[in-house]
Formats: sequence, C-alpha cells, structure tokens
Amino acid sequence: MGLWRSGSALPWHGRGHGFKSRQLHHFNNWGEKEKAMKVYDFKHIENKWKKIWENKKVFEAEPSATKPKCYVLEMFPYPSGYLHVGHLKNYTLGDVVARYKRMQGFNVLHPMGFDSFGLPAENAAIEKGIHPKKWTYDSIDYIRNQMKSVGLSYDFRREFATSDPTYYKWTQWLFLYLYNRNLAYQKEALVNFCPRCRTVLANEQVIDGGCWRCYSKVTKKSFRQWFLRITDYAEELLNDLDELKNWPEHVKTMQRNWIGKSYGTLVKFPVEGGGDIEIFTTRLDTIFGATFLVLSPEHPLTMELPATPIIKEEISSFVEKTLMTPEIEREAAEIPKEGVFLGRYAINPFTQEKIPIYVANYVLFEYGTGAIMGVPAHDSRDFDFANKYSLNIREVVVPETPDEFKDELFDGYGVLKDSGSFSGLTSSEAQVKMSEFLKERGLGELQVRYKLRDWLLSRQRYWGAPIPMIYCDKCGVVSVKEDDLPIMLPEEVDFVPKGSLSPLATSPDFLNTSCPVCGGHAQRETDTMDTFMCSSWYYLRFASPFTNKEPFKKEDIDYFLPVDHYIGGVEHAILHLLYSRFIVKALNDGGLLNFREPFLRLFTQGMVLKDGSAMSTSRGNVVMPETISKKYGIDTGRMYILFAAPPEREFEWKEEGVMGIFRFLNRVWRLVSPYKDFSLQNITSVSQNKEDEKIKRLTHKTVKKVTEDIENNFRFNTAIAALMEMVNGLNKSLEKEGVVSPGVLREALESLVLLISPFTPHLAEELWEILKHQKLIVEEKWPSYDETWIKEEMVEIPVQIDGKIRSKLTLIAGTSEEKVKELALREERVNKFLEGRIIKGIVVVPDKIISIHTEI
RNA sequence: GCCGGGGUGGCGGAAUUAGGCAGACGCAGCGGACUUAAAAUCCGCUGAGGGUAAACCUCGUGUGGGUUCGAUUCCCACCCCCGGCACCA
Repeated sequence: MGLWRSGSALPWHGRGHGFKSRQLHHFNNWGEKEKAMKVYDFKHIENKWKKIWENKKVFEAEPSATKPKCYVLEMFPYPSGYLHVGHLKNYTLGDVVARYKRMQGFNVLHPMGFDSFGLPAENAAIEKGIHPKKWTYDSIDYIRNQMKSVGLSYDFRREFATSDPTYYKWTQWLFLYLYNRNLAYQKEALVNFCPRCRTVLANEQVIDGGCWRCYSKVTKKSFRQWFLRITDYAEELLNDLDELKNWPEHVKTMQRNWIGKSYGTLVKFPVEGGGDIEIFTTRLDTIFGATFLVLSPEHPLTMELPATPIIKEEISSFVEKTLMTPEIEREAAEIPKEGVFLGRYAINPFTQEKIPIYVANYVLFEYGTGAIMGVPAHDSRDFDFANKYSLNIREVVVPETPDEFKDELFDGYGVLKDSGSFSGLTSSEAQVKMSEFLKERGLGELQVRYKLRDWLLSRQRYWGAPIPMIYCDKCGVVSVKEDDLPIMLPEEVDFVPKGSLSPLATSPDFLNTSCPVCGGHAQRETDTMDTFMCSSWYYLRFASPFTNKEPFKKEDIDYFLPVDHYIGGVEHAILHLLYSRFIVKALNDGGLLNFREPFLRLFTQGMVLKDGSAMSTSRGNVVMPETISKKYGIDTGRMYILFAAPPEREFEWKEEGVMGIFRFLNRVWRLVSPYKDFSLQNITSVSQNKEDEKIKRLTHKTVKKVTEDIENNFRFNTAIAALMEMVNGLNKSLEKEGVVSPGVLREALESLVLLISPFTPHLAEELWEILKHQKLIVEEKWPSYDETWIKEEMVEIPVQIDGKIRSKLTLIAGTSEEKVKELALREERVNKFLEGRIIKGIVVVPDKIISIHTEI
C-alpha cells in the first residue's frame, strides 16, 4: 500500500497540485474530444445503459418463494399526448424507491400502464377529429418511449391499458361480481332534463334555467342509472383509516370529511290532522327551541301537505323554481334563504306546541330525511329564516361559562333551560335522556348518518367499458354471461355526443342482442362505466397480467399485494383512493383477496410549477423531458426534480437549478472517472492517518444519512445535499497536501456511486463499470455503514454564558461533565465574561454544550 | 364557518423526531485564479446592523406572552398564507 504513496503513480497526490494533476491525467486518458466537450458524455452513457438494462431484463419480477417482495407503484397516467417534466416527478419518485428497494434485496414489482378510458382521452380525440382508439394508442406509444428514455425501472411486460379488451373484460367481470353480490343496482336519479330535446343535460349546459340549444325551461327528471353500493362500506372505510399509519394526515382527513359520519336522532313530529314528518337532528338538546319544521323541495310531503289548492299552486311554482336552479348555484352557501308556509302545523313532541311547516330552499333532500326542525336560537341558518318570516325564536341552551356568549347566536353545547324536566342538564346528558324519552313513546331513535352517497357509475359516453347488462322484453334486467365477456366496444360508432342518451345506442349491431335467459329479443345497456371503475382495480392486475382465464391469479396477488408504496397526486385523495379501498373490501368479502386495504403506504407529491402556475399544455408553460435530456442528460433532470424541494411540496422549475445539478454531476464524473486505469479492487480499506479517518467518517456518515433520508418519508432533497457534501469533502481531502490511502478512497468512491445510483442510474452504472465492476449496479447491494465511524472522535463544545455562545472547547468525545466544567472555567474568554458576576448554575450536556448562568 | 398543512436570508430550502452552535446543500450575487478573450472550471465571501476589511459586539426563525440554564423546536393567545370541505341540520 505504501506503493501508492511513494511511487507517485497517483498523480493527484502531487504536492499542492492535486486538482491540476488530476485534470491532466483526465485529459491524457480521454483525448482531445473529451477536452473539447468538458462535460461528461451523458448522451452516450444514457443510451448505453438503457439498452443493457433492457437486454438483461433486470427489472422483470416474478413471485419468489424466498425473497421478500416490495410493490412500488405510481398512479398510472391518462395517455393524453405526452409527459412533461411535471408528470415526470411522480414516476421519478417511484423509480428512486424501486431502485433503492431492489438494492436492499427486495423482489421489487414496479409496473406501469395506462388509464386510457374516459373523458380526457375522448375529448382530446373529438377535438382533433381522430378516433379515440387511435388517438389513445398513439399517445401510449409516445409516452411509453418517454418513460423508457427517462430510465424508469419498469417491468414493461406487465404493461396494459384499461381500454384493452383483455383488461376491460375483467372490469366488466368486476361489475358482474358486484351485481351478483347485490352491490350494483339501478335507481332513479334526478338529473337536468330538457323536455323538448328529450335529453339529459350537464349542469354546464343549463343557462339561466334554460336549455342551451332550444331555450326551453330545463326540469329535474329522474333517470335510471347504475350505482355501486359503496355506502354499505361507509363505516369500515372510515374506521380503517385509523389503520393506515403511513398515509398523509390530510388525505385521511379528506376521506373522513367525505364519508361525513354524524350521530343524531330521528324524530317524528305528528302532523295536525294526521300523519307525521320524520326529521334528523344532531342537536336533540335544542328541541324545546324548535319553533317550525322545514321540508326540502324534493320531499314527497311537500306536494301532499299544502292546506289549500291556492297554497299548493304557490308551493308548486316555488319547488319548480328552486329545482331549476343549477346545482352549482344552489349549493353555494351564500344563496338567500327562501321558503313558503304550507298552511299546516306539526306538534312538537316535547312541548306539544303547534308549529308551522315550511318548504325552503336551504334544506337538502339527500341528507338525513330531507326535513329538519327549525331551531332559530341555536342555528344560524334557521335564525336567518326565522327572521325573514317572523317566526318565534326561543333560547333553550346557555353556555356553561356565561362570558363565552355575548349578543350573537349561540350554537355551541351548554346547559339546557326552559326545557321542562330536562332543564339544567348539559347538552350531552340531555341528548341521552331525550332520546330515551322518544324511544319509549315510539317517536324517535338514535341514528348514525353519512354524507357518503352511492357511486353513480353510468356514463352516457362512448369511450368506456360497456356495462355488461341486457334488457329483455320478457325477463327484464339480465346480466351478461361471464363466458360472453368481454362485451366489445364497437368501433364504427359516431362517438360525438349529440344529446341522445349514449352514443352506443346509435349502433344497432351493438344494441340488439338476444336474452341470455330466454333467447328472445333484447337490448344491451348502452351506458359505459365511469373511468374510475377501471382504475379501481388495476394494481391487482399488474401483479398478474398474463392470465386470460381470470382477473388475476390468487397466488400472484397473495405474493405481491398489497401495494407497499403508492405514489401520486393529491387530486385523487378521495375518488380513486376511496373507490379502490371499497373494491378491495368487496373482493375480500368474496374470498378473492386476503387483505382489506390496497395501499399500505401512500405518498402524495407536490406539483411542478412554471412561471407561478402548474405546468399544462393549455397554459403553454411546459418543459419537456426531451429538452432536458438533450441539454444536460436525463440523470440531471431526475436529480433536479428530487433536489429542488421536499417531494411532497410543489416547486417552481428553474433552469438555473437544473444547471446546478448538472455542475454537480460533472464534479462527480471528474472525481470518480479518472480512476479507470487503476483497479481499486482487492485493496482493503485500512485507515492510516488523519485524512483517511476523515474520509472514512465522511463516507459512513453519508451512507447513514442517505439511507435514513430515503427511508424516512422520501427526504431526497437532503439526501442529495449530503451527497454534495461528500463530494465537496472528498475533493478537499484529495487536493490537500498529504495522502489518502487507496483502500479508503476506493471505499469512498464506491459508496458514493452506489448512493447516487437510484437518483442518477445511468451515470452510476458507467462509473461502476469504470471502477472495474462486472456486475450491474442495479444488481448490487446497497452499502451499509459502521456506527463506530459515525461517532466523531473530537467534538466542539460551545460554552454558553447566560444564553450566549462565548467560547468553544475542542475535546475528545465522551469527556466527563466535571472535566468539561473544569476546562471551560479555565478559559480566558470565559473568565472575561464571568468577571464581576456570580455563577448561579452550570449545566453540561455531554458532547453537546455547556451552559453557565450567572447573576451580578 | 369547519378540517388539514404551513410562516426561517435576495430565492428554493436545512436544523423541528427527544429543546442544545439557526441558515446545511443549492441557486442568484460579489471578489479572485486560469485564459489573448469569452465560456467552462476552480478558490473565497455572501442574514441584518455596528465596528477599520481584523478581533469583537448587538439584533434576528409571523406577532405577543409563558416554561427553561437554554426555545425555530414545548405551552397559551393572536395574525397571515396555502389546500380541502362547505346551507350535511
């Protein structure tokens, strides 16, 4: 080993000219061409290693009896044209994790595909006058190439698109599975309808209450639509969120709010003259203050109860007017409250008082029972309404601590007053006692309600999976036989929506069929499925995409699922993630899966902005990966995306930042690549001097830091910062007069290359080869670190006097408290600040700090 | 209104896990080396104020208070920003 030092075979050890010599060496080895380029040949390197990876099939995964699995998945894209660097962030994050886990010894499943059915693809096709199928598959070809050129480590054998018949066959199967388990059903749903065009309209197509084409007044009309019974799982979908420890809190909160569980009471108010009205309330304790009832416009009793034909007339026009208001407007909170008195009265079961019944625009039909009790003293909406129509306002709850409440309306919990025998109870006590009172008399009971509604699945659009159902004149609604799947989406169809129900209804070949039960004439369902149905199970198919006999092989699923790392945008926090959870639970109930949550760990990444807003084609602020590849190489692009900000946060794309990473990668290249002629193998790492120890410490500390940063919530930005520090430190040591033992240097350089490999895989492979390794770096083991090298030998301990750092002691780590005290008090500077003061106390935190506090 | 997240240099961001040297790393900026020159590369400086450019001192993590020898970190109150939900009874 002395040979290295004395023989000056290593030019970078020359006195004081370390860097210069290295450069010379570098040029001698690389010749004129390299000198002119002055940057590493990323183009050559990146193409070379992509080919090698592909030829060696290194990213293909199969179930294994011995190896532990890790399923890394990024949310698959809609194939609409191309990917820009904003999209790339998602895939790069996943790729780093997949590559890291692979080096950690996991059998990594890392697949990718395309969510190709649905409106985005269809609209784009309509705009460009190309068939959705051609447009979609052209996009897929383009995007697949982009993904490959980014060096994403996918098992491309497993790729599929949800619009492939071999895939949607099983989406249709899934529908039938749900139908057979009574989780799919048809029901009437209120939609906008133009009576003259005889068609449903989207909210956007209703302008000032009229049809956008014929200006007729639009009404609400019921249509039969397919729904999935997700509400059956409301309670479990809510409770299991608590088990998802590795999901971001905000996503779980959003799902909780969406499910919207509330505890309340169902109360029957007898109607004077017969019958009763059921209302739902979460504030039974305020019922003595209920001075009116309100029905929603859609409530059946609204048209039944009016006292006189004249009132009925008035109610009718009110209801019509209200329902005509587009949903968007009606749901806006600021709409003024309006209502009409029905001329009828109900009896408050607690006070036996006669209270008026109203219909009003602020009561929702879909929630609770579609009817409420009006308690104006304790609800701001009821308060507004009561003021407008001069209704009684009676206060029945007061705050426990009176100063909490001044003049405003009190809607909190407190103590009851003027509430008969319940007066004096707290709100929560009263709710229990009052619900018992109701139950004894058969007038009500405790109830749990959810905001979650069943999933409306039907779409009157062309580019989707046809719903595999048949309408027989004799047998009614009949499901397609499983053997007849897939029900192919016909290609020769005018797919542009023309206001008729569904484009598929215009294709007689598709529409007309025979009944699977009686063989008689029948018609197919012409609606297609919501695209979210396609994406609700794709992660299962990825684990088992090769079978055509079943949606997936159970043994594949049992091995690879659930997904260990799921990475995607927060825009899917509710829809896709909730639907997927529901589907998995439904499949588990049928014994097809052995788990009830699909995604163990979820990571939601922040967007990439350009010029202050999200990258998008319409804004024209996109940066293409191709541009970055050409100018700096895709490794630079990948690392920039990871370094610019913590991955969960959004960041502004800046060319200067990209250049910073490019400079860094070139520094890495210049640091490592000169060692190509010196086989560093078989030289063990033995530290011989101070500089060696420094480098060993730096190496092991960096390995630890990078490993922990990746493990600990994907802190790639600080991991890369640590790598930069390592490179800076190595350069400094090599430049200095003195020596670095080859074994120590070898360990450092190899660790560095291994550590950067998940971020910049192409560059890492090249450097690994230069360092004379036969194996691909993707097949290498992740480096480990030795704690004994992490601990510093010498520590710098600040001396704090009255909260201010006044001096520093450099000591051997582990110096005793007493010794630290003694040494600190011997310091001249310390004594200067202690002059004329009395020491009140000294606190020593070993190896960290010494703090002295004084008084005069 | 409710729920969640956040507020640190010119900028992106470190340090917040168990309280212990605030500003790691990078960008931008300034100065220098090399070069005929430019680019590239390398070296140095870069929170604010004072001080001779050194030593050194003071202030400083949204605001105000508290706990502590010590607070960006913990507690209380408030302000502001971002995201989600929103007439859900």
